[in-house]
Parts: sequence; C-alpha cells; structure tokens
Amino acid sequence: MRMPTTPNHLDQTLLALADPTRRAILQRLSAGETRVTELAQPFAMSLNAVSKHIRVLERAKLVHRRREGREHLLSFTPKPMDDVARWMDAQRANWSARLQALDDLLQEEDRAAASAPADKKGRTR
Amino acid sequence: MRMPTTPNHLDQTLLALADPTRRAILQRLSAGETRVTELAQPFAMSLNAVSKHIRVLERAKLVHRRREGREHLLSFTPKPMDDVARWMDAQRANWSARLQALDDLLQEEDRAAASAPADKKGRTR
DNA sequence: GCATCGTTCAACCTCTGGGTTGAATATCAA
DNA sequence: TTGATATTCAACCCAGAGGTTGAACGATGC
Repeated sequence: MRMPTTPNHLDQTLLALADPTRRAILQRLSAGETRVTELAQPFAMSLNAVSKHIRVLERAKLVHRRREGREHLLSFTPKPMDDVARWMDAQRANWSARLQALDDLLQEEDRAAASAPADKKGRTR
Repeated sequence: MRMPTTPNHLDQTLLALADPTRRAILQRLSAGETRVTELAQPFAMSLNAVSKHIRVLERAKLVHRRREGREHLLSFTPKPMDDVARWMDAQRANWSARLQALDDLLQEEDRAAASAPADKKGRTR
C-alpha cells in the first residue's frame, strides 16, 4: 500500500551520499564555492543531470545555494554528515559494547571451569 | 544508454544504510545474532520484504549469514561502516582545511591593512 | 531591443527499490 | 511417511532514481 512515510534526515543524507557523482560533487565543493556549470564540466553527462544531482544534495541539506545574478553558487554544508557520523558511532559503540560483554562472559566461564576441573565438556577455543 | 557501471562498496553500503528498516535491523543485530523470522517480527511488513532487506545488507557485506539447520542466523559486520567513516572523515578534513586556509588568509590581510593604515577600502566583516 | 549565457522546468524513458502474494525448498519432529 | 516450520524464489505492482532532449526563464552585454 506504500504509506506516505516521510523520509527522515538520515535517509535523505545517506541516499544523497550513495552515488559516486554526488560524492564527487561534494568533494569538489569542499574545496570552495562553485558555479553549477563549472561543477558539471568534468562529468560525462548532461548539465541537466548534474542539476538534478544538486537538487538531491540540497534536499539533504548537504549543499547550500546562493544566487548571484544568473549564476548559482553552491557550497558544502557539513552538518548532515555529522549526524550520520553520530549515528554510526552510536552503532559501533553498541557493537563493541556487546563484544566486550561477550568477552567478559567467556573469561568468567574460564575462571569457573578452572575452579571446577572435573567438568568434562570443555569449550574449544 | 545506462552504462553498466558496477557500483562500488561505498555506494552499496550507503544505499543499504539509507533505509530506516535496514538501520533498525542493524541496530537489532548489533545486540547479537538473530534468526530471520525473529528479526522480521517487529516490522509491519511481510517476512518476504524483510528477507529482501537482509539481502541488501548482505550485498553490502554489513551482515553475515550462518546457516544452522533450517534457521539462518544473521550477524552484524562493522567493516563497511568503517570505510564510510573513513570517507567522511577525509571529506570533513578537506573541508576544515579549506576553512583554516581561508581564515589564515583573512588574518594575513588584516595584518597587511594594519601596517598600512592609509588604505581606505577596508573589508567589512 | 536582441542575442547570449547560466540555469531550471517539463516530458519522457528505462531500471531499480520496496512492497505484495503464492509457490517451492529444506529441515525438523512424530 | 507426513505435516509443520524457516526461509527463499518468482512474478508482479507502483513509485522514484538517473538519465535524455527540448523549451523556458531571468540576467548580461552590446
């Protein structure tokens, strides 16, 4: 039925980043403000296609557009990437916490086994 | 013409992460190995849909599957996320390096202006 | 005014993503 | 064997992504 679930910030940021053209654009922009045409120049695709990519990046708030006469100057905005970084850090913290807990548990068992050496079914490790 | 450009690792990882269901799956998995059905249980969608999400995560090598009888046990694999983190760090380093350079330049100009106070056209800031 | 430049809008195409349902496959339990 | 359980495969639907081309539109420069 395809509910109209509004995609959240992480969705849009990650989606925007999941394309090599758009990552290249960001890379270029992190070196400084750039016009649309200039930005499109190195790519083997129409200007229109690049324009669309830029809109995706804007939607994700990864780039900001400043109009100056007929030129549109794009610049990189790092904040959404910070949010992604935070999510990933939390995720990895979770993960390593669990590994640590597992490790603690194993050491606990080892100690228990050592103090009761009659136990036959030893864990292989 | 739709060239068959094979998507690289970053593409697949970021694409896999750009969906709330899949992020939730990873979150669950970072707490430990889980069966497919158990994993699907909290979601308001068919088991099949979740199965597809899992395949996307596998393609991105974010989860690993271990068969045990008829059960498939999924576990989280953090490496691809490390790669993403590295890319983002590089990106942000780039960005702040440029800001720093800009800042240095401005201070340089300020010093020049101070040592030649006759200059009329002062930068407004 | 008029041509040109920088950019987007609109329409279209094809491929993929996320979802469905129904059937197939493999394992377990009796 | 037979039936239940865990999971995928296959076919389909619809919306959206990524690309194209052609036209429109607002600044700029004679």
